[in-house]
Amino acid sequence: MAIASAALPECSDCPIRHRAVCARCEPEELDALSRIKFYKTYAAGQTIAIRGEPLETVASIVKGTATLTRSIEDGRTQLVGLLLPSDFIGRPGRSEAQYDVTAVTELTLCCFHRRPFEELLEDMPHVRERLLEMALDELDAARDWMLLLGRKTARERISSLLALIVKRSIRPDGGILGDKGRVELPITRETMANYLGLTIETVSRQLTKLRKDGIIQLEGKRTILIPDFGALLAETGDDDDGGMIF
Amino acid sequence: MAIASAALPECSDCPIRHRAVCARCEPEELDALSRIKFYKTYAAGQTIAIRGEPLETVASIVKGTATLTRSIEDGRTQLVGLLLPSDFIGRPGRSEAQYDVTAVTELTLCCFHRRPFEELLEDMPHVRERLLEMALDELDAARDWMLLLGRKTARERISSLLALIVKRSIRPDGGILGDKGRVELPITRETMANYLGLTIETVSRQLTKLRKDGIIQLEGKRTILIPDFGALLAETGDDDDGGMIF
DNA sequence: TGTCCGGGTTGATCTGTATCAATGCGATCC
DNA sequence: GGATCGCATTGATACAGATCAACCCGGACA
Repeated sequence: MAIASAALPECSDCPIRHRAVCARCEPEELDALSRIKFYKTYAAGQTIAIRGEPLETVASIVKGTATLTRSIEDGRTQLVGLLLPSDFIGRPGRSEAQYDVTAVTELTLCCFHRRPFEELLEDMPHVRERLLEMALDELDAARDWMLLLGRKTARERISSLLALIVKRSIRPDGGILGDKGRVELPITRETMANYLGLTIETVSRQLTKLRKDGIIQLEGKRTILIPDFGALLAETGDDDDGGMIF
Repeated sequence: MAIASAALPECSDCPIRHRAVCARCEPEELDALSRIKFYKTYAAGQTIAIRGEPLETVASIVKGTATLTRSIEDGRTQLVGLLLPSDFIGRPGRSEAQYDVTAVTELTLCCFHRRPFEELLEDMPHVRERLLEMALDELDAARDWMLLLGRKTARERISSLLALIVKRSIRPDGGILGDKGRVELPITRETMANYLGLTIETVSRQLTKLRKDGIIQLEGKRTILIPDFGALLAETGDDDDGGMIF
């Protein structure tokens, strides 16, 4: 979650730039992977996996945004991960989904059946190494989010999310933050609320307040302008800038 | 966090049963590990690492309890991990601590200098495999905790923590839950509060309420009796029992 | 035996966020 | 153009949990 997408070698004839799978592969390894991979696309809102149900594939996200959620039967829902291009879905060695996975935009996945993928992994220690690095990065991100959920105010949460989105340069086209600090939100207010442990009303109110305070400008519902990124960071409640250089 | 400690081969002459490091090692590998390991003990309350400062060792917990925390300068603190015997501290490939690590009881660590440990790892793929499994287990646990922090009520949080402690059989002596459902809390109310994203007053009040409702009995401050574990689980807000068999 | 001290409990009150309810607003479809 | 629908905003009110404050209790120590 907390990793910037850098330019990576492509997976053979594949448009995907898997951080996990291809970053350090030799050409013959990429070919072997290509032989067992297949693509799958989902429409916005479509369910990809349900907690507890068998999931015999792993996948990298090629294009679009998906969410990982945990929820309680009474309807309470918590988003536990936001999946963006080059993120990895699925856990080697486990055949059941641990989370509900849902496409929030149109989504393209590069999939592998679990078994053959695991067999290939046997001879590709660097892929397992990458998977470990990614899991540890995800763990750090999850723990940062625990601080947010446990201790931050609504205003700090919203600011943190906006800052995160800017840092990850989340845009439907996969582009980098423009010079004017314009950000396209890839998610609805409801998704934001579920990520932040708030209600949609609180999200809406806090966005309005940040606008009135001049921290952000709203351009339509889904576009946010950030005139002064430092001012936004000052609202996040974090001590530092999280290692960003701006 | 979410792993039961099973009997494991010991690390040569070492009393520790590292899940991560020793579980699948050959005798000669254990010897190699033994040659570079060293023990360190800490008093309750002592600081083991501080976020952002260099940490040139990794370690397994042999005995005692430690916490991982993230905090904000203004004093707000969130516990992001509870470390118990056989848990692993430190991340291969990273030389700075990401969290504050503190001993909450008297603590014994089995340490390795990072460099030589990483070099040994080169030839022990099964250790890296174990580290990946553990990281993914931790990630699942962290995400479960996100649901708790984002969406559960105070009563549900307390119940969840008690249930977790029972499941992990957390006791100073490392023993297993007794037949009468007696649990020793290894942590203070303040630590509980920081884990649950609550205040100590709320923790105290909810414990009192659970006692009045007959879900638990308090025996002194640190011992809790659970007459009916199912009744406690019903208070956690979780749909299922998390795969426990009782 | 009294004092101190750290941790825990309990009470009164405050407040940030949830909840309930109404309204706005743009897109789509007839 | 009007009806409809999904999403977002805004307002009024309720309430869970925080905050502030007092008190309790057991152990250490003089």
